[in-house]
Amino acid sequence: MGSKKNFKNLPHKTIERLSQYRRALLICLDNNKTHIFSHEIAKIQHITPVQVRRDLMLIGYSGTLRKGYNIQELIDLIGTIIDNEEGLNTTIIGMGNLGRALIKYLSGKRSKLEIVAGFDTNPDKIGNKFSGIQCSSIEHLDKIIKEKNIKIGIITVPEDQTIEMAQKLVDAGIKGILNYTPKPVEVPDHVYLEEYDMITTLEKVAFYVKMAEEQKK
Amino acid sequence: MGSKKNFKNLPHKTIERLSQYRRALLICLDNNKTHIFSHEIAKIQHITPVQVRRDLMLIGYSGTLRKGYNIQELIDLIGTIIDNEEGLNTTIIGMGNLGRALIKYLSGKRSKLEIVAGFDTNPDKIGNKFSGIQCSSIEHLDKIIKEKNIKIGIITVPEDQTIEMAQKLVDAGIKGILNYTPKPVEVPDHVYLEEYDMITTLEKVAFYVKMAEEQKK
DNA sequence: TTTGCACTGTTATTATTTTAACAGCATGTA
DNA sequence: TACATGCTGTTAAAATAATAACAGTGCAAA
Ligand SMILES: NC(=O)c1ccc[n+]([C@@H]2O[C@H](COP(=O)([O-])OP(=O)(O)OC[C@H]3O[C@@H](n4cnc5c(N)ncnc54)[C@H](O)[C@@H]3O)[C@@H](O)[C@H]2O)c1
Ligand SMILES: NC(=O)c1ccc[n+]([C@@H]2O[C@H](COP(=O)([O-])OP(=O)(O)OC[C@H]3O[C@@H](n4cnc5c(N)ncnc54)[C@H](O)[C@@H]3O)[C@@H](O)[C@H]2O)c1
Repeated sequence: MGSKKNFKNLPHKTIERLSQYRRALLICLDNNKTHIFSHEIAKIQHITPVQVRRDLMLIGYSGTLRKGYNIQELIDLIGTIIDNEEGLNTTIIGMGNLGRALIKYLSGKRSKLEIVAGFDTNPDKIGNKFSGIQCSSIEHLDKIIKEKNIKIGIITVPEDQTIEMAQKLVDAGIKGILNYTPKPVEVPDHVYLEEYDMITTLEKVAFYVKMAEEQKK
Repeated sequence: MGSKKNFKNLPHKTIERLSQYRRALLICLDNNKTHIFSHEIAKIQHITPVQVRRDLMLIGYSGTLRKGYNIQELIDLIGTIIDNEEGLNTTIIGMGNLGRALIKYLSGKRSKLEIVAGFDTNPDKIGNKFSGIQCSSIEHLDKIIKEKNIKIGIITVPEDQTIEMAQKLVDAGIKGILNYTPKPVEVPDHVYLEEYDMITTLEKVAFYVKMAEEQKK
């Protein structure tokens, strides 16, 4: 029962929102704001002020009455919760359109998550740099992952290569995988997996658009 | 109280899973399977067989005992629920790395969602085709959206252009927006909005990797 | 100094989503 | 025929998440 909360029990949804809050806060900080109200954060994220306050309560942060939350303090606190102290090195497998878009997007963000390597099989890409990240041959994956202490792998290879590459990552001792291909993978329990397929999101939008149209009739 | 269920009340999560089931089923169909068990679908999607059966119950589909679900029938039924009969035309705003990756990925999928136009401001891109999709000047956005009856817009422009482009889409009468930039937008109630930021997902992976590591200590 | 206001922080309630429990049934087997 | 097996479909319970309700508080205006 030390002073440190057991953040392990934070709701999954709260974890996601903390990440989002931080990004919104970083933007506000850039605009020379020092404090922010719960309803301001809420508006940016399309949620309710109560939900914001509740999330902040869960992480044990208190704002100042009539002044709101200290942006810098809150950013720092969220950092101590969701970031790894030493940072977590990350790699991208498959430097195609999507892989390069992600690298470009992620590099330069103020995040403890650093992309430290990229891999591909195409000889034209191997040896080149993309947004400052060296692209290596997939043959050296195991070696480089261990050398650079890489913990997270993002998969953006062609669909039919997915399973094989996921296995390679697992064998190299990776701890988390983010799979952007439409091919679902299986990983052992000790590896945390997230999969994202854009079609799901798009079809969801389509469904609710359809519903709204039918409603009008 | 007609025969048609009010699918409007389906849980959001079920909608997402239906889309995922269908994609898994389409793959199975390609492999010449005709039937599938709930536990097989479940394994592919990393969920429980009960959840699959419950979802299918909600949409009123029955399988055959000891034989499972008829894949083609189920695909068709899911289609009648989440697809718009006439299809929903879709456009991508910003034909950069990410926009092109999405176009390439989406074109050719068996989906009622067809990308029918792309827009950009860069003269080098305007007039060209990417994965078969014509890229037009953003100046013609309003005209083309109306002409082609486009209902859904995907935003992949640079962050600082996001708000403006979302507004343009709304003004042109779009019904759903999928925003892939990290800049949150606001839209009127009659427009359905989804936002996705990869950093959230990545930071979530990082958090649970961190938790797993701390657990071991 | 009193009152109203505009916030925060917490607990209570409700809604949503997942999981569990189990009844029912077609098929295979003895 | 009886009975075990391995599925489905449904209802009940539990877990998770969102919303509502409201007490508390410092400031500002009267
Ligand atoms: N989740 C989404 O929203 C989404 C969106 C678009 C694309 N995708 C998927 O992402 C993947 C990549 O899409 P893309 O448009 O970048 O494709 P792409 O063809 O442009 O890129 C694939 C890259 O992977 C490389 N590659 C091939 N085999 C490899 C291997 N075994 N190891 C390492 N690298 C290898 C190729 O040389 C190429 O550079 C595809 O599976 C696609 O379906 C997903
Ligand atoms: N959600 C995610 O996971 C994710 C991942 C990567 C990138 N992104 C974001 O997606 C966006 C695009 O990324 P990218 O790597 O493709 O960038 P990019 O620079 O390669 O592409 C942007 C494109 O938009 C065009 N453009 C600029 N202004 C425009 C306007 N007003 N109207 C129409 N087109 C315009 C540019 O000419 C360019 O072709 C960025 O905002 C980036 O931050 C999001």
